[in-house]
Amino acid sequence: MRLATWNVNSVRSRQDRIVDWLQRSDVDVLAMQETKCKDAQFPYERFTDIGYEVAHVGLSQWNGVAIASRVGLDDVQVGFEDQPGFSKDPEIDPAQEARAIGATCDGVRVWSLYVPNGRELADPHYTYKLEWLAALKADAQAWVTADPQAQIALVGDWNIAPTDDDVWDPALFEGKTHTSQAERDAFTAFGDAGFTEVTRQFTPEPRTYTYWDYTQLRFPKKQGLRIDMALTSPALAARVTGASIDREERKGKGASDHAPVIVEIG
DNA sequence: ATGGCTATTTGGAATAGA
Repeated sequence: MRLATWNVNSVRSRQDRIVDWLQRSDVDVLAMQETKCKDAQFPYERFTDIGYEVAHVGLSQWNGVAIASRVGLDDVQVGFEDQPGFSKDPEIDPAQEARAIGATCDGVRVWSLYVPNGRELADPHYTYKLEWLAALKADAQAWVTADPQAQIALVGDWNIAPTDDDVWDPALFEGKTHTSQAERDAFTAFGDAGFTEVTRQFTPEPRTYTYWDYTQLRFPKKQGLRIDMALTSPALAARVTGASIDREERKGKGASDHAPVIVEIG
């Protein structure tokens, strides 16, 4: 199975590129993040026309996650059990956002995840980000404890650069989100739950990135971040035979600011 | 070997992204 994750930054404005990429990349399951639309606005037919089933959750113009699969799409779950909600208005009860969707594709439990950005270290969104990660880690640990043979893939935009080698200029990110120790600790904690990040071993060069800001010529200057990754349960980690980042897809007019990340599962 | 932000929203400044 070829499993990919891609923050598409609007599925509607990017639909031609996404469908073209799917058709030539031989990907069986694509987890998308930042679809930026409600369910009713999702271009389902573009995917079903080329043989993919789609599960999507989108509640507004923000966030939105989906899974497209041509190898089955069963037991769709919107959000994980203890997924926290967020509201910037303290008068309004926090509501769960469209940041996680799970489905079983050919025996693999795939989760398409869009981890909260955090905005600023002093922003409530940052606290929310850490709570969100801790809750996901706890739930994922419970899934593996309940079934040690479970084949689980947690893929998506983690909005964390796990090491300084994953940031084009670490000094520039001092005091910013994505590189703080608390975020890195929250990411590392998935290792304690038995999960392994499986793309780095196949793309080990320092300064290998998956995201480049649209501004300041960041892409041609090779100034990016590695924030899109795939974590797998022990049983699935043993099946991973390769991974790659499709940098080509960041090029040209109308590209997402993230590149697709592909995982080969034998 | 690419390109100086981009996408969304009851419609055009504001918000979010990272």
